[in-house]
Amino acid sequence: MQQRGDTTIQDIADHARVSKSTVSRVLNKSSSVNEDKRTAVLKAMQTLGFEPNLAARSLAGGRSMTLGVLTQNIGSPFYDALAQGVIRGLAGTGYSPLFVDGQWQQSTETESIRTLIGRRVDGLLLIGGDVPVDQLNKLRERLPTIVVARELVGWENHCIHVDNVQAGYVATKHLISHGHERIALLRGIKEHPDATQRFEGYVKALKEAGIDFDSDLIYQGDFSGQSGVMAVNSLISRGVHFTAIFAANDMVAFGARLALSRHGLRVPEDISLVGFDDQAEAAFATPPLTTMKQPAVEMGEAAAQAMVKLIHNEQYELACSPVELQIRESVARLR
Amino acid sequence: MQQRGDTTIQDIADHARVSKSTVSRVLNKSSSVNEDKRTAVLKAMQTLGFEPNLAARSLAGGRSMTLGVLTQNIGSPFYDALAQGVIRGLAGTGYSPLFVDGQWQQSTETESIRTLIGRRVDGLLLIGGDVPVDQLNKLRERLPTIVVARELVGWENHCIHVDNVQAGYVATKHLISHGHERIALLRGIKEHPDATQRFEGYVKALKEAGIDFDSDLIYQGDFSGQSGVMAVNSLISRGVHFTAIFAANDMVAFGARLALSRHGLRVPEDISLVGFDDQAEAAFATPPLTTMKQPAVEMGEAAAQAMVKLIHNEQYELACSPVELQIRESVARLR
DNA sequence: GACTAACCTGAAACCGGTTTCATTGCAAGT
DNA sequence: ACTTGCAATGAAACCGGTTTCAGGTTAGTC
Repeated sequence: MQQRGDTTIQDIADHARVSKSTVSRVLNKSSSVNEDKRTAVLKAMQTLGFEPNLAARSLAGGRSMTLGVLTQNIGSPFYDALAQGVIRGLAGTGYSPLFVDGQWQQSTETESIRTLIGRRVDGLLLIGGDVPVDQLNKLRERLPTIVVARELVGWENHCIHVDNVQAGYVATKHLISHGHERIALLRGIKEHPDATQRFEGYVKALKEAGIDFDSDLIYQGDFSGQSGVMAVNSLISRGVHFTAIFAANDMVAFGARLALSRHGLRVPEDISLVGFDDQAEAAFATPPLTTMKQPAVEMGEAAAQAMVKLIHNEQYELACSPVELQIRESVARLR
Repeated sequence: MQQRGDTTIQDIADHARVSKSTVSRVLNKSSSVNEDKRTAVLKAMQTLGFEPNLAARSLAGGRSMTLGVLTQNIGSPFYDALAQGVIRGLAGTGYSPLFVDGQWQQSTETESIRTLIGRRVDGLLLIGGDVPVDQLNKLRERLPTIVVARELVGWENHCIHVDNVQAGYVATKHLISHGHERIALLRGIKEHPDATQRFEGYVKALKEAGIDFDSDLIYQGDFSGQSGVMAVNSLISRGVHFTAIFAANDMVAFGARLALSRHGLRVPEDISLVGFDDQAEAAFATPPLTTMKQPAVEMGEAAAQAMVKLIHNEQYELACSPVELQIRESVARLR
């Protein structure tokens, strides 16, 4: 706002009767400047309303003060929350995030990353995604890179993610502890590692409790509400007996819940239900949904802050955050 | 990806045995180039893996190929959808969106806009927000600006928004047509123009139907689920008689629906319910929520595309999109 | 008083593109 | 044959900063 944006460093220099170099030094505190000149420069910037041209800065200095963020519009509010966290984590650091969309397609992702590189971003924050690890390894040699919500071997301290196996285990165990043995699992997208890992946790909990695994209880769907209703319809029409459902995420749980009610089944009296994500709507569902709470905003924030430190070659820790069971009212003891 | 990112236009020029100028011409199709040289350049770019440096381009050409987008993290999925639309609308245009967060606070918004200007964005897309109109008018002289989801006098064809009065009117009328006369209105944030306008529509529909306005039926809240439960609790504890609810948005409707069920009231048998936004979860609520569908993604997309044309000084139309009543199962005829 | 080190400072090169300007070659017009 | 006009192209200036380099001061040391 204010002033016209075309005040340059040279204008400031003229006004303060110093050279461009000195203005630049004041601007970056890169080397010491006499007090009187410094104040003169500062005053000139004040009166002229100076806003440094980032393009010029980027070109000359080699850094763009921009972080590339690759997100996935998978529709799950989880990714939106991560992005929010990134924005929040970057606030006040001088860096701005540049979001591009990968759409969970390798080709799009690769293309999007190219765009970011063309814009000479100072760092790359990859949220989820499908880019093969060897490509990422190459990328990483070129640019500080942090991967969020995806587990990568050899990327210790460069990726932040939750323990989905553990989460699947905890959720399943919660149902088991309420007496359920016939637990339907509504899986997310087939190739999606999150889905696979939660499935592993489910199997592990079952095994530990001495419950036989029954593939009839597994529904292979995606992460949409529609998938939830289709799953329940399928289960019921196939005559599969089940007393509880562990859904791929909250959205799937909502869909399942609707389909159940269409079939005259109540939650939790007839069927218990556990979701995943703890998105905002979960607390206001009828009944409020018991779900696995992912600290999405926090993860995004942590990743962003770590990135800034990584760029500055400072020490940082990137801990895997725990997924917590958020107990509400959609799970009941089996009678 | 591929190659190191340090291939410059000069490298290409050397490789193709032409001058920088020619390469630039091929790059921008800015003037005709002999066919053989053009192919030579193209081949050189191919083999060397060239990605133009945007900072340099921006500095020299005066345009950054970046659009500043000011969003509001009001939490409503409506804003997320708008942002998604912007991303989609910009795909393939060469422009990238730079998102900053205004948090619905004037000071933050002003600051964020400064950041965008420092980055020399080619255009400004303001989504909602509180920036005073005279400040916007100044801004507009400097930079192509389009305002989304906010109505501004004198900004015809530079702002895209829905007719909230009409929307409030339609929603209310839908309830009235089902025999309801005691319709509770769960208002959004007090100063928020959307809330005020929908309120107007509500009043208008009431008046037209000859129903007396009763201020007891108005609950002043915000746009959160919690606000919905508090509203219903307040209504009931105050002993207010009502047979239907028009909620500020879907989230509020979810909260209201939960509170109703806590009080043993069924939807729609006892109380009818209408939301606003038609967010993804609405279709899978129990019962599926009748709501006013805002074409958020489409609006974002339209705004983005219009902005690109505006920058290129091309003709464009920026129509106010209609809000449509999405009839599902949360409204019943009053018996 | 001479010598050196530390500190300031301006001039100039540079970052990687775009754009203006001048030059050349060649076909068309008279 | 002699302009005239246009297409193609390279040289060079420029965009607005950062950074190197080379003085010029000033202070400290013997």
